[in-house]
Parts: sequence; structure tokens; C-alpha cells
Amino acid sequence: MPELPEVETVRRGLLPVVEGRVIAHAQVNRPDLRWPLPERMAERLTGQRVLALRRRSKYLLADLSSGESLLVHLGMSGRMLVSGVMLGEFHHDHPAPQKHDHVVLTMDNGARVTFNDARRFGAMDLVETAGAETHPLLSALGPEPLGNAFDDAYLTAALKGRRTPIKSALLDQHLVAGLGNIYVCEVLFRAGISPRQLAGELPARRAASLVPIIREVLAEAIEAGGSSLRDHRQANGELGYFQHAFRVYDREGQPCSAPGCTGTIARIVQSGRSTFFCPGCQR
DNA sequence: ATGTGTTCCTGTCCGC
DNA sequence: TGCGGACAGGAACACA
Repeated sequence: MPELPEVETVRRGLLPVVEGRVIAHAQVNRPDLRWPLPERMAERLTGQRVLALRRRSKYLLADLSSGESLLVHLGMSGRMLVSGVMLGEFHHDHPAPQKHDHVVLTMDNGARVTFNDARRFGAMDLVETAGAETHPLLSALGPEPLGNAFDDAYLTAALKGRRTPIKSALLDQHLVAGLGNIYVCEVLFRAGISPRQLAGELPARRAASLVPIIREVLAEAIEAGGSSLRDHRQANGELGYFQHAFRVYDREGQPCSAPGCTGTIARIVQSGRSTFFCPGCQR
């Protein structure tokens, strides 16, 4: 499911419910997700105050008063849903337990945070807050695309010499952390760059043009609450709506929306992932 | 080192 | 309506 905008949307939805609150109860319904859950996870969460809820790439980090942080990845189908609390003007009652509710946290204000993940590609771990960035899942990540370290000098250097298509390069979390299949497709469309273009042969000017476009697409998507295709829900259960702004993703066979373009959106497979693009606009 | 294919898992959709 | 296959927003891992 989630790329950076969806994870950021989830973070913002959880924030007012969990930040500063104590985890009164932690229910862990199975021993593993993608990997084994940490030892004694329920005990290590219970009674801890959530000091902050951060995001790094597609990971959430809940900093706890114990000095540990709960690291969460939503994988492909993971959701974090809030209930039992006023959200805006509406009260979200606790829903009936659902299949694939793997972890349920009850806060001291009565709110409940339910981690549901049908495909179980998600992950959780507990890590010391100090030095959390050295966790094996985080240590090799590239810069945040919305951060200052991600600029055209960085991107040009990072793409240099790479013989992989630009589509695959931008999906590589070591190069830049947080883009996924949807947003890479949308970025390359807006940039007018063919997904087949070899990363290392992309002219510097064109590589530089990607930086503001990446920022723009991600910012717009966050503003829209992410993209909801199948699984993504905001923490309050509502759908994001950036999917209505897709220009190419999941639009195979539809006419290109660019003014004056008579092309048709195509779908190809690169490194095992679908790529959607307009062969007319993207060169 | 860098690139690609496979794999994990469940659910949904589409064609027959 | 059932069944089989393709496909799904990720990314670690094995191997060329």
C-alpha cells in the first residue's frame, strides 16, 4: 500500500491520538509479521508514554518514555486505524475485530490503534531511540526526498554511472527514500522522462528537473491524504483522494491527459513492477 | 558493486 | 457460481 505520502498521512492521523498519551494495553495477536515481532513486545509497550511519532521514509517511529522506539512498516497492505475517540466532530466507535488485526494498542484516553495487515509484508521492531537510525532497516536508506539533503547535486551524483532505468533507480530506497511505484510513475510523467531512460545517461539538466517535481508530487499527495486504491486508509478510516490526480498510474489504454497529446497510456514491466507512462510525452 | 528475478502472503478481479 | 491465473502501493535476499 503505502508510499511516503500514505505513511505521512497515517502519521498525521495518529499524532493527536497518541502523542503524549500512555499505552495502557498492548494486544499482540501473532508472533510475526514479515519477521518475528520483538521479544516481549506487549510488555515493552505497556505503560509507555508516546513522546513523539516520527516518520523516516516509509517507516513510522514512535518514541517511548522507556527509551525505546516502536518501528513500524506498513508493507503493502498495512493499515493503522484509530477508534474510540473524537476525530473532528465525529466519534469513531470501536469496530468489530477484523481478520488480520495483528496488533491492537489501547491508549489511556480510551483510543484504540489497530494494526491490520492482510498480506503481512509489514514489520515492527523495538529499537533504542538513541541511534535508531542505525537499525538495519534504516541505516542504508537514502535521503528524504522532502529534505534539504536531496538536491540536484546529490541526485546527479547518485544517478551517475548507473545502468538501470530511471524508473528502477527512483524506486531504489538507497538512492532516495520514500518513493514507490505510483509516485515514480507520476513523477516521470510530469518530468516528461521515459521510464526506460538509463539513469546514468540522463542529462544533468533533466536529472535536476526531477528534484522539484518529486517534491511537488509528494506534497500534493500528502495534501490529498495519499492515494487509496485498495488498501490505503487514513488513520480515521477515510480514503485519500490523490488517486483522482493520477495522470498515468493504473490508466493503461486511456488517452493521455496532456494538452495536445494524442498518445495512449502504456503499461510495461520493469524489474517485475508495472510501469505506466505516455510514450508520446515521455522521451 | 550493481542489476535483476524470486519470494513472502492474502485478497480481488477477470476470463472461461 | 466456480476456478485458475494475473496482479497488487514493498523490499530483503540470492545470485549473475
